[in-house]
Amino acid sequence: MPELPEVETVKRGLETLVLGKTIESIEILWPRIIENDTSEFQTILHQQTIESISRRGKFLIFHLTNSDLISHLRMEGKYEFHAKTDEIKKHTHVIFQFSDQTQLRYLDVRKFGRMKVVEKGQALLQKNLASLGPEPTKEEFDLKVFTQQLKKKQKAIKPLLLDQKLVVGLGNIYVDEVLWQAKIHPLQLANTISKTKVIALHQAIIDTLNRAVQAGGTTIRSYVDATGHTGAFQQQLNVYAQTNQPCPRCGSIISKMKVAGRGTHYCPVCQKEV
DNA sequence: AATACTACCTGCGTGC
DNA sequence: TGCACGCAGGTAGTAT
Repeated sequence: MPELPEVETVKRGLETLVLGKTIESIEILWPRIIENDTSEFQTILHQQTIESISRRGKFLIFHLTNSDLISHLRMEGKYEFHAKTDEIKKHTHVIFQFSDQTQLRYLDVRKFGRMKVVEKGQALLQKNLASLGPEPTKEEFDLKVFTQQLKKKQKAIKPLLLDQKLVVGLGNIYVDEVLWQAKIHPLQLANTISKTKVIALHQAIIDTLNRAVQAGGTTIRSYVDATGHTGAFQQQLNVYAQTNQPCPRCGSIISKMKVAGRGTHYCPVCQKEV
């Protein structure tokens, strides 16, 4: 479920709940979630304290006493904070027992999420994190570099923005939103987008993700943050999940098509393929 | 090298 | 009521 704004919101919630907590033990109910050997994962993390939490793209990183714990929620992962005595809900796969009788639990209906413990300070060097593009901020996300990279790509813009190499953080909701904002058709080849629209797209990416973080993310079906709160950005969506609704800009009916295997919402009038 | 397809999972809504 | 099928905030591994 989560894209950058949701992961950032989860991170902020976790900071209010688990900073300073020491891991006493770990229960692993679905081992495939853990990329390490499970007993190694349990042994390494035993007695480590959560010192800080960061985010890179859609990855969460728990910085512990002697290790980094990388966590990706993929489609449906979520964290819940519980008392030890609380009932274990369905789809609970990993339970971190802290020294103070509280627990951090990882739940994931589709079991796509992954966790991996690595040496302290090494999280960003793992190959999946090392290959990520810049964060979508005006400081990190450079328009000139972005423009140059788009020029080299004979590929539809939507799947290009989804692959986290040119910029991180966009998923299926926000990619549809930023393409609508910049008036670009999802199938437009990257190397054919006009200079004006590249500038608009760059700005839309920074702006949309920022506003979505402010709103605490988007809840369409199941997303809640670590404190159990839904997001509010669904109220600001212009095209995603707006099939057959009027385009907020021109009043035309929003269409839905399939692009690179993903449901894709767009305005057939504002977003012409050129 | 770059692009496209598939696997990984469960649950829900739709149509027969 | 039951069952098949398509669909769902993502990525990584494999094939072309």
